[in-house]
Amino acid sequence: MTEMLKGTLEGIVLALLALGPAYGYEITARLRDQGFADIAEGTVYALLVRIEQRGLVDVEKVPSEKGPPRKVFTLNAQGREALDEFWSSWGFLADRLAHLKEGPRS
Amino acid sequence: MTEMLKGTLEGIVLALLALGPAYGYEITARLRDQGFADIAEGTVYALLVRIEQRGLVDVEKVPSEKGPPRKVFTLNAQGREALDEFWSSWGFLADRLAHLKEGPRS
DNA sequence: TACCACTAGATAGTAACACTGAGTACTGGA
DNA sequence: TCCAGTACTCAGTGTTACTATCTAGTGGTA
Repeated sequence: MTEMLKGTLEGIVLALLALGPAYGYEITARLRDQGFADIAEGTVYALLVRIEQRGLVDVEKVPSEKGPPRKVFTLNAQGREALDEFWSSWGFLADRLAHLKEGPRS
Repeated sequence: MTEMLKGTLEGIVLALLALGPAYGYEITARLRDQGFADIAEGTVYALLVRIEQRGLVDVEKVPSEKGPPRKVFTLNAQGREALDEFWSSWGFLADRLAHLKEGPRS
C-alpha cells in the first residue's frame, strides 16, 4: 500500500489544494478525514516542500492564534497543469487496471 | 507516471500471471499489448526476481526452440493471496481518488 | 564464414518517494 | 509547572522502477 501511494499522494494533495488554499497541518487532517489514516505528518511536509520547489504552489506565511505561523499553500497555474497531467496518468492506469480486473479482452 | 507505477506494477504482473503461467519475455510483451509501452525489460525481470523470492510464484525452467531456456512463472496460493490484497488496496485508492475527482463530499 | 536480428535472462548503479523518529516553537488549560 | 494541541523541520532508511550493459542461444543472410 505504501508503495502504491508513491506518485499518487502528490496528486491527491494537489487535488485537495485545488479545492482551496490550505496549510500543512490542515492537509494532513483532511487526508485523515479522506480515509488516509496512517500517512505520517513528516511525509506530507516533505511532499509540500517538493511541490513548492517545483513551483506548483504559491506560499504565504500567515500568523496563527495557536502555535507557530502557518505556511498557506495555494495552487497556481503550473500546479493546475500538473494536476491535469496527474488525472490523465491516473485515468490511463485506472482504465488499464479495470480491464485487467475483469475480462481482459485485448 | 513512472512513480505512480511503483507498487502497482507488481499487482499488474500478478494479475497477468493469474490468467495463466508465463515467462519474463512474454510478460513484457503482454504489458506492451496492454498499453504499457515504455516499461523496460530489466524492470520486469527485477520484479519477477522479487516476487519469486517472496514465494508468490512457482518457477520451472522450460527449454525454448528459440534462444535460452525460459523461466516459466506460475502464480501459487500465496501469490493469489497477494493479488487479492493488491486488489483490495487498489480498490480503496481508486475509490478515494474517484471521490476527489468529482464532488468531494465528506 | 561473419554478422545481424530476435529470443531470453541477469545485474550494477541511480533517482524518486514515503516512512520513521526526533526535534523546535508557540498557545492555553489542569 | 507540566502537558496537550497546533505547526513545521530534518536526517536517515527501504523499496521500487529506470538506465545501461552483459551473457547466451537460434536462425537467416550477405
